[in-house]
Amino acid sequence: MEDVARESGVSLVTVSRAINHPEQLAAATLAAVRSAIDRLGYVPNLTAGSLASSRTRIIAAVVPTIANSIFSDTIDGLSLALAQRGYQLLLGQTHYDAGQEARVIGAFLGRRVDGIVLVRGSTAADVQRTLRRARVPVVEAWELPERPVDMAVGFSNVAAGAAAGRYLVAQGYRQLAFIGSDEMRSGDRLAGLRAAAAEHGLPPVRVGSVPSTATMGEAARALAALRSDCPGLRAVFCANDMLAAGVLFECCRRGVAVPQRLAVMGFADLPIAAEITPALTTVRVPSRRIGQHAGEMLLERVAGSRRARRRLDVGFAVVARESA
Amino acid sequence: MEDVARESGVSLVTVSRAINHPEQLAAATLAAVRSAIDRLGYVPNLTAGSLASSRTRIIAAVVPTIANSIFSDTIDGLSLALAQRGYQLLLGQTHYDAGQEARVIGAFLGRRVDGIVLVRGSTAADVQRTLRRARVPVVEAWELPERPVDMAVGFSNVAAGAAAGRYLVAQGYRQLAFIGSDEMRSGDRLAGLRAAAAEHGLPPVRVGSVPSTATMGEAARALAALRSDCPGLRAVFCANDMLAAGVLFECCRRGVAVPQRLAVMGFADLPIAAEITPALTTVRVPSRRIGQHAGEMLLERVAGSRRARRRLDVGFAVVARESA
DNA sequence: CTGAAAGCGCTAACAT
DNA sequence: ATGTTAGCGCTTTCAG
Repeated sequence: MEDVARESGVSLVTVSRAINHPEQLAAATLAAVRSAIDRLGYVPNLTAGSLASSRTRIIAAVVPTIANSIFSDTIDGLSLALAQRGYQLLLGQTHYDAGQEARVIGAFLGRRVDGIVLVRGSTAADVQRTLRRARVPVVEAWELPERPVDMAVGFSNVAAGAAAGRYLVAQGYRQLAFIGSDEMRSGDRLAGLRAAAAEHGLPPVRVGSVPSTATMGEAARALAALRSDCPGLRAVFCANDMLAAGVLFECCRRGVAVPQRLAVMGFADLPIAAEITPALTTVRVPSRRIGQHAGEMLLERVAGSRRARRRLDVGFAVVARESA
Repeated sequence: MEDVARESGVSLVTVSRAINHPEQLAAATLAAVRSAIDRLGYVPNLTAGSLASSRTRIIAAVVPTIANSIFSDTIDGLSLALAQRGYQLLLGQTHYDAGQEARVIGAFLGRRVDGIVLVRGSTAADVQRTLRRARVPVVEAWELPERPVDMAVGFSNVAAGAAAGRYLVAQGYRQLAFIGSDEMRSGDRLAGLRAAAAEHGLPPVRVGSVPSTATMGEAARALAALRSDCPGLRAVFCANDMLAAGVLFECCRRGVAVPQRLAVMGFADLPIAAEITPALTTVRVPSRRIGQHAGEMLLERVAGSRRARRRLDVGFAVVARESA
């Protein structure tokens, strides 16, 4: 930076301003500094800038796993919103492990990130306390806690599960089942499904429990177990479209007609839902928009707006296709 | 940090050492400092540390898009390798745009990341020059350029395409087609396929060109066009499994028997390949291992090893299933 | 094994 | 519109 200052005959601050507050400089000065920067190939050190300004221009995102396409659109939307404003994205995975989550968040706090997006985070009390004490802007995404750590953007997983349940009931199915993990938000969707079943006097919902990390293969096995356990099974709601696709593939292999013999419903409305045969009835969630909103809420807060919206409900919608 | 030093009756340096070089301290001193750290809830500022040590403990990854499951396992493997050694992952997307790629890389250099992973990066000359001048460790992943910027871990896309072609030829198909983008690595696979066709005196490979960002829907449309254009079409090789799945779904909708009427082959061996019906014949690529190796190579280099391996060929394998 | 001094490269107040 | 003066919070020599 000193080289640039010397080369363009100004002081250090002026170079700094040319980079961060160009509007404060006379046009001629700005041009001179910029040309010196180009000539010397100067690349400002953002680390030093961060230390001096105590703003890192980094937002961190914590996701269960990136290998799951469910969240990738959210990350994509977030990354887009950040890139537009010169922010960068630090990514951490928890692999659905609370200890790992705490460790990742600790590292992010040490890095003094300007904000954190928690996608489907745990509600571990100590993590919440850590975050509050750090006074770092946080948005919880893909859910809407009663009392968020800071901000939240998402939808009610219970309501989404209930909506799926009501749709299945309306189609005339009585013996319902659920395939998914029974913890966290997936568990909330199960709770909603159960509520809908109870509401209409249906028999108890059968549960094919799979790990949070489960993919198509596990779903197929869970379905097989469920069917031999409960021959009267008429409809199954899966915690996400990948599990549902696994179920559909299993039905195809076994010659089970969908939806005539068994109705299948998914969650998220991933691209595959519309393409698979039979096309998958599912619950659409604005995944990318969740990420964008999360980014914008965070940046607004960083910019100093105190009275930012704290809870944003982006809703969901049942998408009726062929499978149920 | 000063508070911790006072609280434990040592100097600043000693606190710093307790954090970064605990082995250099007497056990008693270390314990005292650690207990003070806990009591005060001290979180070291990594930004300041980075500035002082000129090591950020951040590795950056540049991917075309995270929304494509093809690369997510690589990111996952990379993130794992990094987390184990206390490194963090900064993620940038190019959306297959060279300007965006240059901008992202520029931002990473400004951040003084300790290393950069380029997943399927462009070979834009100016980007290469920028990276070389920055003297930052770089690994190009998912390909094996003749003359890498620095290091590379991947496989030969041309060879992989040729292997797919030879497999199809061996199954007796003569009129081959390709669905994918014709730029970058996908184009290399097409080149390999063409070479294999030429080798055996087959008619020219038909190409259903789709954008790099294409997904199942576009692949379905490309197939429809290809089939009406060339009724004798017997086999189609898709640049990735998602495109292949789109083709399979289209065949299912149109009642085209696979592989009897049309053989379909994919690339990557994503989870869906084994589950879909008919099971997808594809080319397996060790996606997660590519990420892990990339991380390890980078960290080794950061640790000072000069004579690190520069090119690592992880290979690929044709996986014969039902679709071809 | 521990400490004192000297920055890392930049930005934020104040000046002018 | 530009410059001066102080740091930001840590790590790195170099001494003991």
